[in-house]
Amino acid sequence: MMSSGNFKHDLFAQFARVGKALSNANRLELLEFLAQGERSVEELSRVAGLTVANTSQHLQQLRQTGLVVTRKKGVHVFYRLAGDEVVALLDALRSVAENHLAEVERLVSTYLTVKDELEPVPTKELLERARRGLVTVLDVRPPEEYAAGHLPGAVNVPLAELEQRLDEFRPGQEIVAYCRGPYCVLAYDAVARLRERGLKARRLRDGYPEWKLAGLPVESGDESG
Amino acid sequence: MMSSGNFKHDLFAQFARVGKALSNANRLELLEFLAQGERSVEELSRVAGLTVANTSQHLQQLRQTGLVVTRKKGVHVFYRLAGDEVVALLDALRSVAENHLAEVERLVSTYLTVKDELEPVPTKELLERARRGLVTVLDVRPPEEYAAGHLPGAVNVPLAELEQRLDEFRPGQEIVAYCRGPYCVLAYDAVARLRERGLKARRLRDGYPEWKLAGLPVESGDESG
DNA sequence: CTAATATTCAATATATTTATTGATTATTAG
DNA sequence: CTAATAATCAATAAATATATTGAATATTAG
Repeated sequence: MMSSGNFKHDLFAQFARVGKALSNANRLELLEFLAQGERSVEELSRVAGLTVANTSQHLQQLRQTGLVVTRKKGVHVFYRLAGDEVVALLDALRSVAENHLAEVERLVSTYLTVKDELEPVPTKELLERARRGLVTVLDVRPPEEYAAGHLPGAVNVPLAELEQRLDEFRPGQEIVAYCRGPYCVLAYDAVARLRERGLKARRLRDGYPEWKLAGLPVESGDESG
Repeated sequence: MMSSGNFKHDLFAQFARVGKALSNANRLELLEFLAQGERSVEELSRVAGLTVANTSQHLQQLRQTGLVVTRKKGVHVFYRLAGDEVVALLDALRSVAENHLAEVERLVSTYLTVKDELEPVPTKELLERARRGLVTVLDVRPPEEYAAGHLPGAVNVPLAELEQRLDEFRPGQEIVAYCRGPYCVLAYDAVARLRERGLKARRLRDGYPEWKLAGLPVESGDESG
């Protein structure tokens, strides 16, 4: 008889290492940025608002748990997610939190007051309507994230530039905005502002990582046509 | 402009609470037992090998994070998983660990030496073959777990009784064994023993919780026909 | 009511996690 | 080579997590 008690406990201890990697808000935030594409330590520290040393330590923890991998180019070290399963894991985590933590609901209804009016667009519907030119797909993330990968035909207008570039949208055309994930504030904000200007705008329910995880087509590069 | 920095961080802090719940091997073990069906604190403490007080504290942590819910009946408090998303989350955690942690592979190849010979059965194939009586489905979990729910037509022979009850299996008939999850040792062990006796045995790739999560039919009660 | 049992609570010592600070290493530009 | 920059390392203090122990609470049986 093999000693299954040790095996079982050792195995669960390994799974717990992954759980531990997910147990810190800053690390989860880093993972969300990494889900948009690979990033250097310095970039990550800047967007996450952490010191470089602290960011580096968190990233190394993530690497030791297998959630991220690195690539060294010149003086930079680029981190990226180790695989699609990591995006799936983050989505599963979010799903449990939004279904069972009352605090999440409270936060959403406090900060995202426009939510209920928005009727987010189901992912599948969008592709066909975008192809037929019936809808403008709007990516409100920073240019680096857009360049690393975006929805086919999406136009990149970062939130900060939205007000100045309103003339790029045709008045009758419906706009569907998306960003980093289901709770990314940028898309909520963009939709609210566009509606204030009388434009027909909705929010994509998922973000770029979920779109890609679903196996739907993506583009990359500086600007699309 | 709403202060999205706070919202974002507060939201990720909530997600991190769920991650924290998954950061301890004992809690993960409790969750696996709970995935089989509801259990009292005392039962859980016994199977997990923890003191009752310690078990109670872990369970309360899980409850505060929304992963489990309770039902009070008489002097007992029964815990159960809060929903299917929790099983999905545990599977996503396992998937990341097995794909990216070398230590998991090492553990599996050290303890489950028979693994490579077993060629686990894909979940979908089984249902049809079991219906047509071409295969005996064997549940090697303890009777309480079997009673709380099992695969349609499955026969319950706990591992400890397997040797004495070998005559219940028809020599030509193929046997497919399953237990609590993909790494549950009971099924590996059962298959190895049955094969030693010249029986044609394989292992179901997933366990009962995954079967149920997939929306496949289940039965419950003491014994099946 | 009292006794027995299941569960939770509270206090504690130990170990681990976190962010900060400043030093160190590695790579490229000149 | 030296200077500049990116990333990591190492040491630290404060906060948090864990298992243990024994007490407290709640429910049922008699």
